[in-house]
Order: sequence, then structure tokens, then C-alpha cells
Amino acid sequence: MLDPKLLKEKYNEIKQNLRNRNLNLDLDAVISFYNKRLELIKRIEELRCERNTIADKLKQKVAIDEKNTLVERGKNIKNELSIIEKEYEDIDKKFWELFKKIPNFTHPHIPVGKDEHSNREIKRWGDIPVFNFKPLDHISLGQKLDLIDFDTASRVSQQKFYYLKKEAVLLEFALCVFALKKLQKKGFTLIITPDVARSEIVEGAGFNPRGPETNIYSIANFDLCLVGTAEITLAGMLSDCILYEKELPLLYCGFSHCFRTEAGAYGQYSKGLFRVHQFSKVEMFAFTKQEDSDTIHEKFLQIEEEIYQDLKIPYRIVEVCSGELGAPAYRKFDIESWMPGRGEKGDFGEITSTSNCTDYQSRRLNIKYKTLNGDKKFVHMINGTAVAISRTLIAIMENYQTEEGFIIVPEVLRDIVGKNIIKS
RNA sequence: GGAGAGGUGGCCGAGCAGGUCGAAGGCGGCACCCUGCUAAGGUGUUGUCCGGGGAAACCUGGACCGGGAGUUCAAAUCUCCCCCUCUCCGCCA
Repeated sequence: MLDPKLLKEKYNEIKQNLRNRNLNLDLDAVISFYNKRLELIKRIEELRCERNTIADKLKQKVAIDEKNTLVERGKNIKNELSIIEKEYEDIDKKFWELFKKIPNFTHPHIPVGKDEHSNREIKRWGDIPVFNFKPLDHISLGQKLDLIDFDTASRVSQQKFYYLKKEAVLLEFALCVFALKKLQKKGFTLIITPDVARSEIVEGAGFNPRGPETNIYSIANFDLCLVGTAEITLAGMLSDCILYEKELPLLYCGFSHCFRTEAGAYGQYSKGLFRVHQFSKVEMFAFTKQEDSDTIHEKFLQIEEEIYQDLKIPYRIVEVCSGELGAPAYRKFDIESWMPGRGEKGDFGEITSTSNCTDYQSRRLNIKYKTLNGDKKFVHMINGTAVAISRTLIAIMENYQTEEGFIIVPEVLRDIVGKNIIKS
């Protein structure tokens, strides 16, 4: 969430930001709740002050009739307070409900626009492979080589789940190990996080755990959700903590399974492994000083590039436009890799994403750091995909396919997969 | 699942026959000082959040001792409900 103090101070900026992000939110209503709330707080505090004064006087010995007057007045205050406090609670709740919906500010470089057409491509890397045969998509390849089984999974679990088999299993682990080792070398602390989190943490990280629009599974009879990304559990790891400036940045690399309901997401571009209910992911996460978050964010993007360069998968980098940003994100870069089986003639598909969420999450999760001169500030939090396994499998299978329908194993994964080519 | 213990400031930990408690003490942090005996010693300082005032240092009101409700003029302290943690037993990977 934002800093409530900025509500008035940066009214125009917030209003413009809402427009840029294509959101419809009644900012004036938020402010009027805010003011009403302050008014009530003031009145409540006056009464409490008087109550405390009376209690204070009664600590000492007082004459009997003065005592009676004071106690009487005390009782009246108690009644009055209970009424006003109830009113305050109501207003307070409504205020926060609305206020929390206000998205983060937006980095000035970000293209303004309402949908993906306004995203800005900022770089391409690698040559798009040219096949002298008609390339297959990963679904056909997976079927032919018996690497992926969607049908059984839909019977046992549900549509959009899948069984990985044979070398696909090794590819999953190889990708994980490859990413984990690389990040450890770069100073990240490796973590395997829980795959569930309390809904409070889920919300704190800026995800909506409930409601018809939610992308998050929750567990019946428990206040728990399946995590949609390790970002949630990594962010939650330090909730309510105060860090020291000199220990920042903290760099974590977390592995988790990711669960997403993907409500209403269908169509041509979500087929196969591209949009699934469960996948594994290695995620980068950083807690930084406020002034460092931009730099670390760019570093995350570089690491993502390095990973896909090592895998020799062609990609492009896209700076995501204002209208496509999630509420917590201040700035976001996606890497889209080339997927020969996507669409008619192949297309780019999102494969990683890195966001600088500045203090939007830390304010909610209450994660601060103490500066060298003793001030406390909210940390900035940055997340980025190292490897989203399922989508990376698409990229590998489709880019590395041969005319015979085999798949060449990327060099950096061969040790673990144990072969250079997947044939049957 | 059964039995018990406990949740207090950045951390540890007193207080819990109601008012003198925002809370002892220790550790840590910060500042200064001292010092060749093995990164030690000394002194001081140090909670968060929300209001009001001030350019600021700061002053001032309120809230906060897991969360919520209650009793009372007054609750960290009493009552009830909930959540969480730990220990033991059971069950199980």
C-alpha cells in the first residue's frame, strides 16, 4: 500500500497515476473517509484524555462527594466513547478497504498505455531459429516423446494440470539446479519456501486471496492459500522485521511450486504448458535500501538475460506499460522468449518477469531497516523470475527440436539430464 | 488428536493480589571517552504508530505488553473467546 500521508500531498499525482494505469477508483471518496476518520480520532482522543485525567485524580485520596462526581463523569465518558469508537471503526474499515486498492506509483520511464500494445520492446537477443521443416509445438513434441501427459492429469486432477515424464522430469530438475547454482555464485541465499502461506501474508504481498477475480487457491477450513509464486513466501519471510542498513541488500533465491487458478484464462495462447495451474519456479528476491532498488532491479534483469543466453534461447525484453502493471509494481520488465510453436508461425511468449515494488509491499508487511543515523525506513522489495520451469520447457522443446521430432538438450543442462538428445 | 507451558520494547527477559508501568535488568544499536595485553573497558543514549504545535532540535495529546470482547472511574495485570509458539504423549512421512 501507499503511505496514507501522501493522499493529500500527492493527490494530483495519484489521480494521474490511476488514469495511467487505467483504473477506476474514486479518490475523493477515499479522501473523505480519511478526513472523517481523522475527525473521529480527534474526538476520541479528547475523551480519552479526560478519562485519563479523571483516573489520575482518583489515584489520590479525594473527598467523597468529589469522588462521586468524578466517577459519574467517568461513566458518562465511557458511554460516549463506546458510541464514537464504533462509528470510527466503521469508517476506518471502509477507508482502508478503499485505500489499499490504490496502486503503487509508477516509474517515470514507463510507457503509458492501457494494454500490452503499449509495452515497449527494448532489446532482442539471439537469432530466431529457421527450420527447414514444419516445427511442432511442445504439446505434440511432448506427446510424441512421452514427456508430458495432460490427459491423465485432467482425469486425476483437473484440466491445466500435467504429468511430466522421463527426460522432462530431469529437465525440470536440471533447470532448477542450473539456476540455483548460478544464483548462489552471485551471492543469493538459496531457499526452499513453503508452498502455502497465510492469507494475511498473501495480501501483504499485494495479491488478492479471495473473491471471484482471485488467481489464488485457498485451502478449505484453513486460513491458508497455495502460493502463486515464491515471491509471497519470500516477502513474508521478513514480515515485521527491522533490518540494519549495513546488511542490505539481502538477496534470496527461492524455489517453490506455484499454483494459480487462472480463472477465465483460455484461448489459443494459453494452451499446453503456457498457462497451467501448477508449475515450479526459481525466484529471485531482494530487500534493498530505498536508493538501491532501481539498480538491483536492473541487475535482476541482467541475470535473467544471462540465464536465457546460457540456455541459448532467443528472447526480447519488454518494458511493461502502465496499464499492465500489477498494483504493487513500480516498474516491470518481462523477458519473452521465442516459442516456435506459438501461434501460426511462432511468437514471443512471456517467460520471466521482474518487478520493483519499492515500498508498496514492505509497508503492508512491515519490513523496515534502520539507517546508519538511526532513522527507520521501509525497505524496497524486488522480485524476478530466475526460471519458470513450465514455460522454459516450452522454449527448450520448441527451439531445440529436430526434424525427426527429437529434442536437443541445451549444453548447460546435459550433465544432469545425462544425454545430448531426447529421442524417445 | 490428548495433556501442559507460554506469547511483553531490535532481541532476551522481569512485572501479572488493578492505579506509582511504556514498562526493571541484560544483550544489541548509536555517540563520546579511555586503552597496547589479546577487538576489551567506561559513560551516556536508544520503542513503534497516530494526532496537534514548531523551520528545526523539540514540546504536547492519544494508542500499543499476541488479537478481539468484557468487568472497572482506571487493565500488561481480572474474566471470556480466538490465534500463534513451545514441551510431552499418540499417529504418521
